[in-house]
Amino acid sequence: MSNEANTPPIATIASLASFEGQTITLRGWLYNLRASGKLLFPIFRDGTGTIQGIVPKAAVTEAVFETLKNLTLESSLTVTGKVRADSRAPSGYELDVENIEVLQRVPEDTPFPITLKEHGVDFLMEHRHLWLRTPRQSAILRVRATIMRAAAEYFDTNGFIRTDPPILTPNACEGTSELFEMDYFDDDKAYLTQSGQLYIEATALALGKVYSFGPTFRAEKSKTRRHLTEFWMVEPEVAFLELDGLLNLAEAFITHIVTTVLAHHRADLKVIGKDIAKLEAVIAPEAATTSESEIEKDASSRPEPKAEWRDPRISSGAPQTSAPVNKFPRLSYDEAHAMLEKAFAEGKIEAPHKYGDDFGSPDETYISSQFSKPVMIHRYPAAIKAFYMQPDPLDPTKALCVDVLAPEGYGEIIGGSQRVDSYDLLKSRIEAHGLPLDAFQWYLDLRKYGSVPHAGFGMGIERVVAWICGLDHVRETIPFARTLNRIYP
RNA sequence: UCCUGAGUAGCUCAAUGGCAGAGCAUUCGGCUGUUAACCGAAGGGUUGUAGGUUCGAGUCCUACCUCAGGAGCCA
Repeated sequence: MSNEANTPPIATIASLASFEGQTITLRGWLYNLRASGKLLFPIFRDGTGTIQGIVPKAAVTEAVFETLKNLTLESSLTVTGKVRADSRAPSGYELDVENIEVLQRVPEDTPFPITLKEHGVDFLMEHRHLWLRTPRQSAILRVRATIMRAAAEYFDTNGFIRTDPPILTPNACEGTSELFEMDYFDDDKAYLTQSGQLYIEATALALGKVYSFGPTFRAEKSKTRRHLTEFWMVEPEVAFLELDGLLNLAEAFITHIVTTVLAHHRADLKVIGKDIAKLEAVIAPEAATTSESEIEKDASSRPEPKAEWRDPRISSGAPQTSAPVNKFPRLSYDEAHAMLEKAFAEGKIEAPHKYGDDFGSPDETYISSQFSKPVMIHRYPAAIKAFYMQPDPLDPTKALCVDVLAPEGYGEIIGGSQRVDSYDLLKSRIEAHGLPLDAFQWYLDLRKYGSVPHAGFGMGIERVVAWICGLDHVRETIPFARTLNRIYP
């Protein structure tokens, strides 16, 4: 190590443009190495990007040349060199290497397992701790971080208070899904939360507008590209909010996230291979398809929500950004069913949709494929929805709920509803679903002490990352995915 | 839980029931502008496991194991 006063400054690869013509030191790893006789082309990475170095044998000491020539991939090192603009380089810059110091050399008999060639899913997941170092995986995690930051930022700047619910819970929140069970001291069982919704209904009635953001667990044996057993969910809950306001909130929220990603990650999205035009279409202010006009007509025929229950900041569109109002298509369950009937008659989907049933995966894929923006489907039959959803006063067989389907067949990214606010109705619903009343007494209390209309939704982060990045599986959207058949590494 | 498919070198994959192969990775040699560099050479195998059919099984049959895709359920 040099302790001279003229030690070159330490730079990151992402910031090299501001060091053009200067000698700097990078700290990182050897990503790849090409050699052409007495000329070496090492590629370095440091977590912020990659840069190709160039090492003519005559330009460095014999020791530096030989060390680098025989260096193994992913060995850690510091490298000193001069930054030079070069039109042949993908990033526009190259590094004229002057010196190199190896921190740890990867032994050649145990080479870095992830090569630049193709690998199978099983092998990559088994080496997830090393797979993360590849440019594509790093780019995905950067986009994920921005999506999570934008989500929190939207709520933080719009008057929401973050109130995180417990992860250990005494019982099933909804009484349906399979839960991970564990011993809780002597006699009790505890379960990993599958949703914080019931708890943030309590904090919403305390604080007005709240959200939670944390991990969620489902022990269901789902084995598809859309499922993890451990995933992250962000959930807003708002007092005095009705269904239509909830749709506006979801619309502005998603618009803010996509806008933020597009503002910061065009280079990463390019590395990942996402068609950026499809994201730009999501936030485009103009109507995207002809189908939307039919939907608008239907939406306008519905009565306006009571003015005093509308939150002006939410109803005004996207308050955090100055972007024009963005409209996502809105379909009632009945309209979506009609769309599927037509599609089946025209041979566009294989199985007919039975009225009254929930939409299956192929149904959702077809519906979302008809639009370039997320589709909001509202007012499902109450019978197939959770006990806590408020019935539609215009048709009590329907629930005031919404599912938001991501474009391009990525499926449901948001599920939400207006909550039952009547004590008696909620109590009878709990009983009708065969749920233990005593476990829900605290939840019933919320309808006993100053009940108000309130609504909220949950958004699965990993599905949003998969959609925004254009990935074919959610296992790449989280550093260490937990799936049915894998809990290593 | 159900349906379908796949397990062969470290990795990705070939091999009509008849000698176990290639590319990449590793090692050695060559090359002064390479972009998953290229060229030459070497090492590297209990074909997922257990049984069965056959003169002969990576290949056919049975069971099991592992993984993947889908359904259901969900975000």
